[in-house]
Amino acid sequence: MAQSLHTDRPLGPRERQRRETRRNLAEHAIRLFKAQGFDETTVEEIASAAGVSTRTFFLHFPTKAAAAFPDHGERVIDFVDRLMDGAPHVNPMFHLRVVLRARLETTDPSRLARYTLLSRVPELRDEDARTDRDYESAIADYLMLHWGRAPEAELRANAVANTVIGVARAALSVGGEHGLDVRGAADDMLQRMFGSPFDEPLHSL
Amino acid sequence: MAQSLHTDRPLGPRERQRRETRRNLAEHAIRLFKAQGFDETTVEEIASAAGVSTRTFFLHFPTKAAAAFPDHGERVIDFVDRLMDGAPHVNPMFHLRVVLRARLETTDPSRLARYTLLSRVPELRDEDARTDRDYESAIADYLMLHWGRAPEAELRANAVANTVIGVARAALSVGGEHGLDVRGAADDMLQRMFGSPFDEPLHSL
DNA sequence: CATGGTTGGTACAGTGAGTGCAGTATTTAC
DNA sequence: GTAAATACTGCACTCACTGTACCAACCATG
Repeated sequence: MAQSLHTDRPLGPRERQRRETRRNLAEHAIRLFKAQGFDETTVEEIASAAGVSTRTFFLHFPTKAAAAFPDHGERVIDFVDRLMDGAPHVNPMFHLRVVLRARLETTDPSRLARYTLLSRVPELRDEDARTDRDYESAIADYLMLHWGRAPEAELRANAVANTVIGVARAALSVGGEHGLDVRGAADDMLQRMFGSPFDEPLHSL
Repeated sequence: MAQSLHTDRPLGPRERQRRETRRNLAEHAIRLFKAQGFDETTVEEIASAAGVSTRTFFLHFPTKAAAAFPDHGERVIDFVDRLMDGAPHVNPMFHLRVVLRARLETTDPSRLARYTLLSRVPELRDEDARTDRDYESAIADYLMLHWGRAPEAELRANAVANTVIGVARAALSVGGEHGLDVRGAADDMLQRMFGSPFDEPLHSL
């Protein structure tokens, strides 16, 4: 259901090699960031560890920091797909909560561990904040599909989007650090905030 | 009341000159960013327009982008002062809303115009997001003064802090763009979200 | 008012991220 | 089988930012 917008191509040996190079670069980048720190790692180190040239690194990632979140692009696409999958027939706030809950459920422990680690490195926090903005604008766009694009609706959509991502970020960083139930914590917070005026309670969950 | 923590020193000619240089750098930086764009402006341009060396620029600002928000530091300090001014005798969510409301009220039109302009430039959006994080952690710290530092409290404090700043950001960017009532919009959103479970309604406002 | 430490600014050399461009080799398409 | 597309390379370049040594004006103390 989520892949509806994307046809899976045959994937020849060229594309496979390209993805392998990219995966390799990200893997060595994250390993080196963890081992010796972000600032102490040069792009040249990463590239030569992955067996490619420095120039090639920038064919795969726009910045050094982007290599720490190699699957961000596809994750956003997946998120948007899931969001749009329910439009425009359901209560948007309800659907948003369902999709967010599903996303937080599929956040596996290794990803969560990497998240809490990376959120301590200032440069990577910046990169992470940048990725969050992609989610925010996706959510705002989705809500405006239902609410329209009048200034008041746009403001409300953006405020809700920022709120949802803000709560998710808090749940991931604090909850992940202390081993709390990330999904439950985020959902509980959102239910308190949006429970009455924005949608009906989530009895089905 | 807000200056309680900071003694105003005599301010000799040396300090005055230093502030003048800093003000001058920021002024030319913002002017050049507006006129020709952020990426198209080099630090050397800014420095020589202000009549100082490139190295001096970095004695006043840590990055090129920071020159676009020259008073961020003192504004955060002022915000924290006002927050702590009410601790720990009042309902923290109530006090937070009062302080935030006061801050949004003192956001004059020229600042608002600059904000909406700068939020369109990706590099400056990043810098702005970085400054927002200072507010977020200030708010979270304040709330934890009242709620304690247990993981659940920490999570809730961070979630609320991210939410408050997220709503303020939406109100400033969308509201500022369309000439809406920024303060009223933000306050209305926050009242909807935090009205019942977090504090009592703000009858006094 | 002398003098010595402090400090705002400068000059210079260097590191490293990121880009443009020209070229090579392999792969894919017709 | 040939030609266009493309993953990658090498090189030269710009520019943000830093470390260091230095100068000159200030300020505090006697």
